[in-house]
Amino acid sequence: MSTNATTARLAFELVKTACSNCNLRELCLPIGLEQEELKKLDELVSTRRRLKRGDYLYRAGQGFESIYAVRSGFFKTDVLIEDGRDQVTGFQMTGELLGLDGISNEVHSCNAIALEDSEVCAIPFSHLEGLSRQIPTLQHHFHQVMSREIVRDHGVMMLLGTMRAEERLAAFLLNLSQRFKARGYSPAEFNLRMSRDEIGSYLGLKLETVSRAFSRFQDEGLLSVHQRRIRILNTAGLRKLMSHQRS
Amino acid sequence: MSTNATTARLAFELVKTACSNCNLRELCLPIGLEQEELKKLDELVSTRRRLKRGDYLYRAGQGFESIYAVRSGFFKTDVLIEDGRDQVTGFQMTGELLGLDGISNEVHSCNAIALEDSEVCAIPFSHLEGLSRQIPTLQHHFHQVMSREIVRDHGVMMLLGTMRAEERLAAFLLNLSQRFKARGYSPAEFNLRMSRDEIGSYLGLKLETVSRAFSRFQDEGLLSVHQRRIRILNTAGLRKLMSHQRS
DNA sequence: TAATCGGGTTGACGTGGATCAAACGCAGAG
DNA sequence: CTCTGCGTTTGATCCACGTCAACCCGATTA
Repeated sequence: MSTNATTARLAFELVKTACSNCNLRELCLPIGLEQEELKKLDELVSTRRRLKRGDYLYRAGQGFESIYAVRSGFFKTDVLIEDGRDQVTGFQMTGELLGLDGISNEVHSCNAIALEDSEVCAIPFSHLEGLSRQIPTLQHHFHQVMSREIVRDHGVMMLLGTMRAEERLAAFLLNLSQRFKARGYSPAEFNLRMSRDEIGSYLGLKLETVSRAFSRFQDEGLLSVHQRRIRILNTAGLRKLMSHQRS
Repeated sequence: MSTNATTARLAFELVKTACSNCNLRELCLPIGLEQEELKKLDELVSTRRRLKRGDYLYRAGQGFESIYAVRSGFFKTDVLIEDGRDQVTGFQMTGELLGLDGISNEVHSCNAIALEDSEVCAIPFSHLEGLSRQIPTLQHHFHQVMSREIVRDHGVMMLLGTMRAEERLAAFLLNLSQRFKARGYSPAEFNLRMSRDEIGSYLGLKLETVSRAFSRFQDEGLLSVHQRRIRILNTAGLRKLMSHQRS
């Protein structure tokens, strides 16, 4: 292989890796950055990592060094406690960040697992801090991302604390739908990347309860469900069901 | 009043307000800052606010400008949804920060309410961002605080998703105990600032269930309970109960 | 084509906590 | 001192969801 060809390939890889060329730049960390600033960000997002379905991106207890932006694919995060209980704390899709929990102790506090073949950009955290000292827009945006995670968690706490099974599932599906929509996919038809068991774990329900709720939704004409393929037939109905007050 | 006396009083007030003199500086934002850096932080924590029991520090929907450090007292945060449901998302005590949820949208997403007469330091957020661009230690510490909030929320999600009533209450009491201890108070004896109803809301339980769990703990000799006065008699017992696996 | 396997569905039954209701007890007002 | 009111306790009943178990279905392998 000629030196030229090698150079060209390297350049190609580099371009492929650059935030400034990433079609996720409106979803991901680079939101609102100037061309100039984007260039700087490119330098720090040097590493890409490819994962196969089932691979761990990181594990609870591992040292924390980087946060990760999902470039493609789908992840779940979960926490385990000694006695064997575990809970899925979130599902992450394209453009979302993983690993924010690790900042507090320099140690990851949950597992991150690919639910399908995926690719992430690793962002060394100390570099990110350095860069965000130079680029206020980046700094502020990063703070917003962390804050949004906190707000999201409060929503899940609300869901777990006050909603009943069908309300939880409706909320979950509407949330997924809206996130697919934001990424240019159909908000009405998509397939789930996670099992009934994983949905149940996230929603604080048993897999049988999740399954029954799906069946009920289908009977009522709100959804069509075939295994993991979901079509939402009546968004308004789901929304109404979700906010159906009790007592 | 002589000018001298006035000056002296102002100086006194100023000293009282300064982070560099605050006896919470090892609990609060200033952790790990140099003397020099502390001085700078002092300038931005200019405003103190005093609240009476029941007062709102901020309300959901209000514009976000500052985060707040609890100087003394006790707070709860809660979220409401249209249909009337609400949930307590956290209890904050001395040295803890309030308002992080507001960063994401420039709007507070929950209410913060004083559960007893309290005092907070208001920290204008844009100033904090500015200062943390100059002081890496402050920047990193702030990131850790936000991350810790995310980890805490995951713990609550775990609690709400997988634990049963008595386990939840045990976890709650142990957590309070440990936080009192970290502040130099007795970990074994304290009084609750919140009602059974508020505890229930936080733990995803009804107040009757909380009350029954208290009674049961008392019957089993784990606690003594008199209204809101709690004495923990058997920490190990509580801990064991908390991690008692089911299924 | 049958055999196997893992995820999903469905049914029957049990139970933890919600709901409803009554009574208690402390604190503040008259 | 009694009256009033709110937070709390306690009991009786109910029901949503968990549990247990059988079966189904599509994919994979023999």
